[in-house]
Amino acid sequence: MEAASHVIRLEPFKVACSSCNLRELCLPVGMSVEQLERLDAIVATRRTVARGDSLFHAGEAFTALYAVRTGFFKTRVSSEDGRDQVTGFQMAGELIGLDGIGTDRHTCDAVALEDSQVCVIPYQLLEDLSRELSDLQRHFHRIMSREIVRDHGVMLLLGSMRAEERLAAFLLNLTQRLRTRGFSAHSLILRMTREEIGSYLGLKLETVSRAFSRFQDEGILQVKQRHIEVLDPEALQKMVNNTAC
Amino acid sequence: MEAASHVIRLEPFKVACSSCNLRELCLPVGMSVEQLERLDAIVATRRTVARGDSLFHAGEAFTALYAVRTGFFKTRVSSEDGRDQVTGFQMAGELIGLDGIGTDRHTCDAVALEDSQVCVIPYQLLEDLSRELSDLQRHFHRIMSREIVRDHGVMLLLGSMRAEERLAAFLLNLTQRLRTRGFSAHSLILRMTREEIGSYLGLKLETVSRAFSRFQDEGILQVKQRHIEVLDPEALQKMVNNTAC
DNA sequence: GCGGTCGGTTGATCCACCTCAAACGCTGCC
DNA sequence: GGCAGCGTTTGAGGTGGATCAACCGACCGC
Repeated sequence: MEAASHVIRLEPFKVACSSCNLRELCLPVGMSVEQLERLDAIVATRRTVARGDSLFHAGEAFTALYAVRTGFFKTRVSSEDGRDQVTGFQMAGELIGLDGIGTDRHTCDAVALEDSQVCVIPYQLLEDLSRELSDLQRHFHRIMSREIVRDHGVMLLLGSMRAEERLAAFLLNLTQRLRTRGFSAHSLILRMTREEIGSYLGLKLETVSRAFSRFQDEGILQVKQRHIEVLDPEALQKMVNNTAC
Repeated sequence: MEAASHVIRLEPFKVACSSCNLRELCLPVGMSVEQLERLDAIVATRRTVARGDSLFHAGEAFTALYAVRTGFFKTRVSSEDGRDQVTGFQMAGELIGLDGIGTDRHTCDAVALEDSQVCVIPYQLLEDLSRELSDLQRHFHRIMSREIVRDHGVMLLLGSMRAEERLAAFLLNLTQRLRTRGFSAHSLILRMTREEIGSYLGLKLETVSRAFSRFQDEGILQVKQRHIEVLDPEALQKMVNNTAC
């Protein structure tokens, strides 16, 4: 913010929420400088996850939450008989691993969709600290609650929308989150395959592909493989709100 | 427990988690006697909700969580255009209202499906107390996490199961929860309509009805309106696991 | 006891999405 | 540069569940 143009920062790799540019999106939201320093003390390590690798698997012991620093993840649950369902896509500033708190074991897989880096937040230390810092406690509860609300939104989508409405809602959600992070709201690169989108939306990959093609035919999108230009975001919004036709 | 047969309890309406027979299912799980007394102090009131009435509506200010003491609820989210989706059914010992923490407003409606009573847990007091009692803090986090995991399970169901599999999973979940509460695992009375089941499962009421009829024809269930006898629970389990046929 | 209302069942038809299949176009490796 | 493999697109045909409609049965108030 107040940095003059050519200042050289000497502590570029220090793990510190207090100096992280994601702090307004991530766990530290609303915390004071002193509180941030306390948080810095427990978020001591980072972990790099290569594209295609897992951050954790279902069944593994739960010890920490992870905040995405760079990159992109999907989370996925599986049933005994091999059905699986993508339950979410996580980008910078979002927390992964909340599912593990309930049973001390992870219940889903978290897979990096591109080379990524996460901050490791040892859960026991977070609980301890949030007993001392009510702002942290409050914000952590908000994050969990919002995850529940988000899941309810997905249930609404899966339970009552048709294919194109689902894809429209998905694209609007993605662009909205990218905008929050300072990216363009109309130009995006999908990090996931059509099959992964389909799994998330309860559709087959062919249906997703057809919906993309149709949006392109209608002039709503420009689709070039994973490069998407949103030409008419209001048309997408109308589909979701059912105010079209 | 230690009550002789004809002991008359003089404090029958005292609101006290410490003497509630749901305490092993509800918020107090795993708390000591002293801790329970602290909890009693904040859970001071009960509220009665008549069948068909709402405990809260989406948009209302969030001030408290509610623990179901007796009765049965559904929660429901709605989109702007009137679509709605039942997001869950709650029975004795289960917590309602976690959705409100994220934004200080409820995001769903909670409707009593029969005359019900809930314990009111003022949220600010719960946060305060859980900073002092780490067992309470931990258990509260577990409850939220399990809600997330449950939602992921519903997403799997909505995203990848066919109609009869969904109904089978739903019935197994219900009987499982009833069994935990000491009820029969094979005889149950549905508190919700076919339409509400359908909304939860992403199906139309006719499809739900047909699935019930089919289960009856196959000898898996005995269906008499809302009275259900589960004759072959393993058949239901097989459907969910896809190990049938 | 009777009529009205609401919830549930069942049948006939339709259509959105799935399935199967073929071809295309990136990307990366030899 | 060419080939292999994966992801994507597109087409043709099938189907599970939605839709529309009729009827039934339980419950409730009069």
